Amino acid sequence: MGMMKSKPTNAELAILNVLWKEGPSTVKEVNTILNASRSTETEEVGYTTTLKLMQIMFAKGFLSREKDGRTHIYQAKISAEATQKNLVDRLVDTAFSGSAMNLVMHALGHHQASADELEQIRALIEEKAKESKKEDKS
Amino acid sequence: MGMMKSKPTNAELAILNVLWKEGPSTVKEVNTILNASRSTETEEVGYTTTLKLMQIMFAKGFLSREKDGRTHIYQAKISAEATQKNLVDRLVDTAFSGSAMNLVMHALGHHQASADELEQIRALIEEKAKESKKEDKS
DNA sequence: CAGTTTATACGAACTTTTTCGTAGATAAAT
DNA sequence: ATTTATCTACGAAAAAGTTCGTATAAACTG
Repeated sequence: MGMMKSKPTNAELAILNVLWKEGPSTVKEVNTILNASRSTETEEVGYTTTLKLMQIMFAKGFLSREKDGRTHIYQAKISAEATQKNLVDRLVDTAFSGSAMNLVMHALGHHQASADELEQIRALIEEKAKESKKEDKS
Repeated sequence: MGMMKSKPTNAELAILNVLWKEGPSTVKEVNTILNASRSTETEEVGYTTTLKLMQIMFAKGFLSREKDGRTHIYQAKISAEATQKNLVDRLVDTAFSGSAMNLVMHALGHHQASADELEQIRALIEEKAKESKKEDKS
């Protein structure tokens, strides 16, 4: 359980997202998906750009890799969970005066939520409320 | 009601936070507060750095200013609300696979919440749930 | 086996963001 | 009226992030 050394940049995050979703992948695969999920307007990202980025990320310890023939298969080494927590922390700090609940309410207020999602959140709150009661007695 | 021209950088965000919290302030005041809320380890930010940043932000339309003698009094011209929405959108896009509720649950799960805050969120969900029901009929 | 394709590695250009130094102007203090 | 302090403006260096071109090697293709 170590503190995260540094935070991924935006371009790095885009790559992490692909790897989190698709699992271990080659540079080519990542690059293809990256370009697929781009509005028609946006310029494509070159293959060597993605390659370079992934090499940097490997050097930083964000990715691991394994040789398969002459190509490398990359894998996210930092979890979505931990990274998300980090980013939320940062956002809360920089834009929500340190209050995560502030952010929660903001996000709830401004975004669509399905009945299903609302139910999940309701359940989570129930749970938190119980915890909170327990804490009171200590 | 306009689309936001561009997003504030991190350093700009730090300044906006001060102005949102403190209201109209001089460069000196902002710089002082900025440096006060820094861990002992971190290097101080120079006065002219803050000045330059605020001049840039003025040029970008993020801040307005008013002369008072020979000093300027700056004020945030973009609202915390709009900026937060923007940042949340971005975070949701880049790190939460486009699902705001995903972020909400994450933040709820990983951060402290007071009974009071939980109640507020519960109320908000109630409201959303009602809306959602109405939508169903359309 | 020569030619083409597909990888990697890596330097370097470019862009964006952040930082600061210096010059000049106005106000305050001695 | 000098000197000192305080403020702005602005250029430009430094740092961080992103992009790509070129060199090289390995594996296919005919």
